[in-house]
Amino acid sequence: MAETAVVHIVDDDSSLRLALDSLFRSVQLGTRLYGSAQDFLAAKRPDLPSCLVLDIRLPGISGLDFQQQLQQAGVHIPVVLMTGHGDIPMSVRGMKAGAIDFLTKPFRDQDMLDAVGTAIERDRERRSADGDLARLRELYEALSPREREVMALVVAGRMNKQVAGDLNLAEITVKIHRGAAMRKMGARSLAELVRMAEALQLPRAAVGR
Amino acid sequence: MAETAVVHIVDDDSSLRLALDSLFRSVQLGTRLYGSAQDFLAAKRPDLPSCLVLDIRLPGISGLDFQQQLQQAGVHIPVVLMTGHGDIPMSVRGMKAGAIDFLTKPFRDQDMLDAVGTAIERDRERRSADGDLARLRELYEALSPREREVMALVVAGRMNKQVAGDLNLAEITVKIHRGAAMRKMGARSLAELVRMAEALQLPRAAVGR
DNA sequence: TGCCCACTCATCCCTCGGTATAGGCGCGAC
DNA sequence: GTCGCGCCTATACCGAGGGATGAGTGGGCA
Repeated sequence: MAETAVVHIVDDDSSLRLALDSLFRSVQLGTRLYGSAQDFLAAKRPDLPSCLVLDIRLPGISGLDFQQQLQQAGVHIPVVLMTGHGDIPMSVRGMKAGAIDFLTKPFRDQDMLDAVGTAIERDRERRSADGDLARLRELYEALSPREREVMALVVAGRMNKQVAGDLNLAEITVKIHRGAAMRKMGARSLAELVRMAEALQLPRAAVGR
Repeated sequence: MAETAVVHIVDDDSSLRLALDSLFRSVQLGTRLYGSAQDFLAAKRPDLPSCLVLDIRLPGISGLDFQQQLQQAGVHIPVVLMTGHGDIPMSVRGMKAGAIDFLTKPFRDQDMLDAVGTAIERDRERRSADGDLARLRELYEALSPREREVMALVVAGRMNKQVAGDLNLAEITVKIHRGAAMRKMGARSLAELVRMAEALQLPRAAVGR
């Protein structure tokens, strides 16, 4: 059976890596093992729902710092933290930074599986949402500047003639652009276009009110 | 100056309560002091942005359990946890349950002020958003059942005549209900109505597609 | 230079949205 | 019973949406 989800394990203790490897494989999860943060960054990661199981104490860099670096670098992967010698401030920092869980060694297998299960599920949802949004953004990019302007005003609730006034155009021209925007965005109704604009978080065109 | 925000302090140690009281007052924050979770629940809480500073160890009930009870009871107040004798699993549980921070005694005044500042700010935003939503819900409640049905289909992108077919009505009737819904909701355009429906999280009327 | 494309505008025509006016039915409150 | 209200429908009218066809301008690029 092909992998459907992958757990990335970053720990400098090879015996723990292998123990986790067999634990995850026993529940049909794919695995990748790394001895350091650098190895993880250098590796090519499969395009699948995945998560990162990260030891706090790593060669070279703290797992907590690494976690924050990933966020800033735009690598959105759910993180499960673990440590042998942690303290409360560490765990709080990790959780504030969005970790799914923070496990202290030794932990029960089931706790780790629960955390990883939650993490994978969250990544699955994020990937799905990101995919939808990316497709939408692609359509939006294909709009001409004028079409974008018209779309912004239309989804703000302006009538064609008002848009024409706002942009100093003839009403017919607005209709053309409006129709083009609808077609290019694949919106079959104004309602759909409004929802797309919401999803794209287009800056609300502040007209009138 | 009148209070603009309130910190609720729940701790069975009266000397710590007083210390926190003066700390918060020194930065113009209102305070309320309680020796137990029950006292907090029994008290009348002002209608202002606020947060809860909660000791983990309380008479009768754990602060963590209390935090979860509040959530389930629908009391949405940001919580800052603190403890003298905590461990990592406790802190993780608290953070998972949505605590703003988890401080270990003794903590630095500034850390507490930072946490409370974040908590108050979050509550301020939540209250504002809740208020808007409540006003919207009120308008929606005022709609007749038919108007709600029509609104659902309209914001799903259906044309009047399609809605008429869906509901077995004459098109003119749909127009009436549609107009009434717009008027009652205070929407000045279809776009606005769609956004209101989104904000209300109306179940997407699944027609056609 | 020639072509593509974004942008612009016009005229025609049809559909759709929205309001006003007016009427009928059923049900619960007073 | 009468009143109010939600609900349904009809006729008529007008303004807004939107497509088709046609056509002109200017900028970028091979």
